[in-house]
Amino acid sequence: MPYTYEYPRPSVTVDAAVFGFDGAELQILLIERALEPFAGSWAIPGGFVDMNESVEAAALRELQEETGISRVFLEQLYTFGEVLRDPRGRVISVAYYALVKPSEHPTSAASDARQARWFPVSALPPLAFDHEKIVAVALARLRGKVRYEPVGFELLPPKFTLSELQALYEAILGTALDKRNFRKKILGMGLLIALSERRQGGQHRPAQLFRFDQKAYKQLRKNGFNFEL
Amino acid sequence: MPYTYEYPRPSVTVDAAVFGFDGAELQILLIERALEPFAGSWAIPGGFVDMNESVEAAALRELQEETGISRVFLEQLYTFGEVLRDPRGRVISVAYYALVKPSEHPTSAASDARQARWFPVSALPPLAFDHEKIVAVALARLRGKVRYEPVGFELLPPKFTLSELQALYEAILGTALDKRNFRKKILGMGLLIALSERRQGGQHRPAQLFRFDQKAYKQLRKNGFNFEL
DNA sequence: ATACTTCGTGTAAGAGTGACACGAACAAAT
DNA sequence: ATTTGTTCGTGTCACTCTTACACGAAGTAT
Repeated sequence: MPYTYEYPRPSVTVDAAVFGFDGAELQILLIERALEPFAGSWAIPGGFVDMNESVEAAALRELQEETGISRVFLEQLYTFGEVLRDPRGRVISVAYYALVKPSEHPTSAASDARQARWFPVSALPPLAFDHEKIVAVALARLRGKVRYEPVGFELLPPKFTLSELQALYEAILGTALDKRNFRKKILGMGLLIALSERRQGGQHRPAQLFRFDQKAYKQLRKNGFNFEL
Repeated sequence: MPYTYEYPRPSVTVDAAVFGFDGAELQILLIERALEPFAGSWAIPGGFVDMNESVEAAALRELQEETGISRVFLEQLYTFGEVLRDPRGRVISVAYYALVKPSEHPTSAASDARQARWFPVSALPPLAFDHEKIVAVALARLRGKVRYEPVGFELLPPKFTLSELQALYEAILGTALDKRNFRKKILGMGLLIALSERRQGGQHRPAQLFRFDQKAYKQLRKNGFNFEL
């Protein structure tokens, strides 16, 4: 047996890059670390995996503990396994990325986080550990994902206008999109249900509200439908 | 500190789904386990991660030890972190998939493998642990990857004909492709260099040999070129 | 020579993409 | 009530890309 309980073994953590959208810019949720190493530094939320929980469950638990977020879209990103990535010793990190709706914004910061705050991805502070690398990978993944799967809805409230949706896509992709073509393509997918309401309180002409059609999505996905941009 | 060396911690293994191509069918390399648990069962190669090696290095080392394979395309796939996936205890597995050229076929089986053998993906034996799930994820990933990045060349010898390349794509995707359209698209990418040789030894008209243009690939990839199917 | 098999090639119809501008609806101010 | 300012919502056309489709040429084996 080449490997037994006597030998020192790598520890396993989870870390999550949490994305949000404020209507104009793509944001990432950071915590200010309360403990060493990197106490006082900003970092993405995360922590050690317990023995009796799956890795994904650990990611959800840490999110809850450190930021108060509970219901999110969460997907595994990549596992960072370099030997020297953590000064505490040999720590392998399974990274996730999460998309949260505005209504699920963090309400509390606790556990080993002093505070939790949103930062626009275009203006992040220096990050602890190799979290800058993790964030870069997460951003690349989100950009790739959004162009062939309708994940954007996870970042919007349940009811939204097409202009809001387009602004989100533009924020993620970093490019301007043509309004008419965008509407044509998105509506053509059959994933949106027009509500009988309009956006209230704007200074100008109110826009039609839509909601995402979860059922149609599952149906179409089963049939191998192509959701490309 | 919520987590210290006193506490029991999950162990970390690597596992690799190794793909090959015999000219007709997509294959996967399996080993027959010599040790418990699952002694005598077929499994994908893998083993524990040592303290002083990165996770990717561990995957390469285990491949070398158990199958003799040394130079491969290797990419991280997914990390399997369910609590009960291994009867030895809490073991988290970072799974990789690898593509090997026919010239790099395994020459030896050693370490804790009795033997290593290729199986067509359409006729796999029952596998140890949750390796059937890992293989399924790897297959899905390979199918997805092959349609927007030219990874197929990693499964062919350095010199190959367009018919061989097409046969490979058909084997991976499980669908028939139109010969003329396939050639048009592949040649149009500018990734192939026509050699001045032809395939020898066939029973019929010899075909033009090509090789993959690594340099052009890197150049085009830098410019965001689209390698779709 | 003949039979057999693989190699290598072009075109045309249809679908999809991308560029582009303006009248309508509503709020606020006068 | 009218005017001003801003967002909403819509169609067409050119072009590119995709897809379907067949046959003569080049070899090998007998």
